[in-house]
Amino acid sequence: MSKTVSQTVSGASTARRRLLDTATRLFYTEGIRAVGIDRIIAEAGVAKATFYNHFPSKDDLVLTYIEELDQQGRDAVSAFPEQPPRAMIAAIMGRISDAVTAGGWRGCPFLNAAAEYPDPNSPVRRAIDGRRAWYHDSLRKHLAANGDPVPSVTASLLVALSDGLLEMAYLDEPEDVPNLVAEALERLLVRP
Amino acid sequence: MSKTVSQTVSGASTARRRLLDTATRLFYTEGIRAVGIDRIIAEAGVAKATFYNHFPSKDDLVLTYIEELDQQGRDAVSAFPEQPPRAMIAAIMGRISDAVTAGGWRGCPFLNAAAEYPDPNSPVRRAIDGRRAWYHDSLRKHLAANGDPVPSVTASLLVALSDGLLEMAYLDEPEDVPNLVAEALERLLVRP
DNA sequence: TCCTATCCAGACAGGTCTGTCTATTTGCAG
DNA sequence: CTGCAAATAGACAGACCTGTCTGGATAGGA
Repeated sequence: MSKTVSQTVSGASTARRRLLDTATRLFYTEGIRAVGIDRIIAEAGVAKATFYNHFPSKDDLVLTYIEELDQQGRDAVSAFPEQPPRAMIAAIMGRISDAVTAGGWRGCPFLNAAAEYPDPNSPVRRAIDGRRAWYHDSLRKHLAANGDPVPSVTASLLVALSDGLLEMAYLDEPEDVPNLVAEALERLLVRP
Repeated sequence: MSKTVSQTVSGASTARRRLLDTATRLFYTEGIRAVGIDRIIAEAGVAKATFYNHFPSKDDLVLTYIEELDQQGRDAVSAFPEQPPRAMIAAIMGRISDAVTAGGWRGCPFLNAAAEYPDPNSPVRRAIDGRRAWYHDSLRKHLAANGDPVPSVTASLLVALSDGLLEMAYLDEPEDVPNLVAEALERLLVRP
């Protein structure tokens, strides 16, 4: 018991961090199945044995990749200052515009991963399920506070629009997306 | 010149047809990279040499798979009887409800393929581009005829909603989708 | 009947994938 | 200084991948 807290406070094993950063970049930009372990350890500058010391398998690395992205999104939303419900919804949806105009956008990483993981019971798919439930629930609560008569339905429409706009930014014209986000809120939210 | 039209009228080479049907089923349900040629020819009951006689490479088969799905969608829409613009839009979007309630839905095959093809200049991605341009354009024309003041913007919203609802049917609750399609039209289309 | 195109079965080459293992080196805690 | 934990490089096994090739079977048109 009482595992020795011998980790350096800053960084918690840089090898693991570099592996995760490299995997995140490569999985996102090229696809999960398309990127092999050899490539990841080479670009991270880490030995193979070290990799398998930190992650039992590639699937475990993929799951960590998805879970970390999910957590970052939730943290970003948690960090929003309290505002009236409509402003909260606009802030949440505004993250879409920020993400797709930052450059290097290659679609929603969760939808991309789901396309490569057909088994709905796989850990990756379960993590994606959790992410989507959280997103829908966040919107639904703010919509209810905003006086929406059918907050769950409107939340579903906003979830679908979010996914669709993220894909549109990847496949069509990313520069149109911020305006479409604003337009969607204008049309789907109840008048204040 | 004058290539001998010796093909039997019915079926145009059943081996090719079986290969394409098997590939369509496997690519869609399991993913493109996840399915190898050996598996396709085994389940199609076709020899390997025969496969490479009909398709120069696997990527060629993938492209044919995408192009055929695209063509089928366009044909289905072309077959719609002429109706007032709003009914045309409802019919086009109604295909979403039909698709996702038929069973075995695993997401939009074009979005799934795009997730596995990061290169925007690849033939597969170009085919997907064409598909999306056609879909947006179809909606835009009917919206204009319906008196929408900004038909292109509304068309983009409907495209995004279509993509998002197709993913929602895969990842969340498919049974909610038909109602959401109707709700979206109710809220986004101009009053008649 | 014969010819030609198409089919089948399957071996093979050359590459890549994941995961294991050996053997050595580095660096910090006690 | 000693010892242990964690790092390194890289070989290796076993599976799978795409694409080529050989050799033989089948069938329809001239």
